[in-house]
Amino acid sequence: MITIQVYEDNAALRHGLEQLLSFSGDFAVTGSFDNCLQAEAEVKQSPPDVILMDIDMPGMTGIEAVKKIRAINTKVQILMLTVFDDNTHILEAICAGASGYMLKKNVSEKLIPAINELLAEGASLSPSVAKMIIASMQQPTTKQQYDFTNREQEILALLCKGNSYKMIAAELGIAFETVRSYIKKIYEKLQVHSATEAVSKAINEKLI
Amino acid sequence: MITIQVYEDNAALRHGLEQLLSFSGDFAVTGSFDNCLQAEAEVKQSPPDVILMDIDMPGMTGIEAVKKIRAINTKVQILMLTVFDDNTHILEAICAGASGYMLKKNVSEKLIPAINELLAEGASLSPSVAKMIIASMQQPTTKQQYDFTNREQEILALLCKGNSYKMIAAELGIAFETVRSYIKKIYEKLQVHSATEAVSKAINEKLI
DNA sequence: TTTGTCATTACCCGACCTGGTAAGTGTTTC
DNA sequence: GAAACACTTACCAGGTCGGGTAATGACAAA
Repeated sequence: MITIQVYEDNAALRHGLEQLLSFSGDFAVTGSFDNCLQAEAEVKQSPPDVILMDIDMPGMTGIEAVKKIRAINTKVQILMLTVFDDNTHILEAICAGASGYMLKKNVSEKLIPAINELLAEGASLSPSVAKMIIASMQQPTTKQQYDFTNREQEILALLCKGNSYKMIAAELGIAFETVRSYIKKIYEKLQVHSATEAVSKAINEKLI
Repeated sequence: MITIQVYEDNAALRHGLEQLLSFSGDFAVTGSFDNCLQAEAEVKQSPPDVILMDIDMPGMTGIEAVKKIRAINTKVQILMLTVFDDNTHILEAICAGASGYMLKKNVSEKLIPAINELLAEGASLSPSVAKMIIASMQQPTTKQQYDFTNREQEILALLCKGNSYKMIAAELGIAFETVRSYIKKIYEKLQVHSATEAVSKAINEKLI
């Protein structure tokens, strides 16, 4: 018997979900809530196999709840329920620790198969979400944007690892002043004025 | 008519792919190569709609080729072909810019549907790959590891944006020396000795 | 009530970083 | 061959940072 917790503020839909799950015979709804404020405690007390979580709920969003739940439980499979095909929210939810998502309009036909897929494969994604995720992973090729020379690239990488000018000079076997010279050029190209700014920009824009 | 380039070092498989694509009637193989050393130039010269790319090839791996191709062409859909269900390589390929992958043993039945899915949806992923990708996005919750206070967290975040001590003090409306005091504690907790080290560690470990 | 933690401020000194300016070598390109 | 570029080194002046030390008030837990 697969245990399931439901978090959904719309009472009608929540009861619909409970009935749908009960009908199938394989699932037992062990908890059903109209908000996720206590979700962390509830999961801790009696961890279910699967959680159905609405994204848009008053008080705390489902995404925040997923983060809190994931912090204390890495096993439970979380399936997000959304009204709209809202790309950014879905991506956020997945980063937070959700394993799948489902549009509410598809619940009646696709919920049971999605849960089974979740349990069997560990994921449940539609092609459109897959595409979005792929796009988010494929860093746009901005490497050439600042047009660093090999040496500059190399020195920026070392700087980003937390090396001081001295250490970089020692590492590359060149003079301290040479390192400074490169770093000046790097700052100019990045349009920054300190090492922290440069490191921040370099890492966030995946220049290293 | 959909144009396709094939990169595959195994001659038998390469010819098989050509025939399979020709048979269907919808596809035209505009190029077929046993290595990807010239891939960049070939794509530049006559960009196809779809590229089939073997991952393991002599000289240059398919993954490197994907990076080079993506740098000059963001439109072409690239489908990777692999012998093994090799998780890490597939993930690398997707990060490099591939839009889908396929096991060679499944080519005969699934190649045509996969290409169509690629063109229609922009992605072609199996659940097992989807799971892997999701797992790679879900950063393990290490936020509590260093046990920062609210203020420390706040100051670290500002530091990571490239702010100087002065700027942080102004931003938070506290004294310069107070900022220094916090940063000393942050360095102690992170076990670092400079701003660049701290920023590097904070961003890479997703502490911000 | 005492101990602990958090948030706050301050000073000193030595080390480090930033910006400006200048100039030497070698390689590639026109 | 000249021009452009990458790589290399150097000095100065002023600003910033890092570590040590010390202190105050607030608030919570023991």
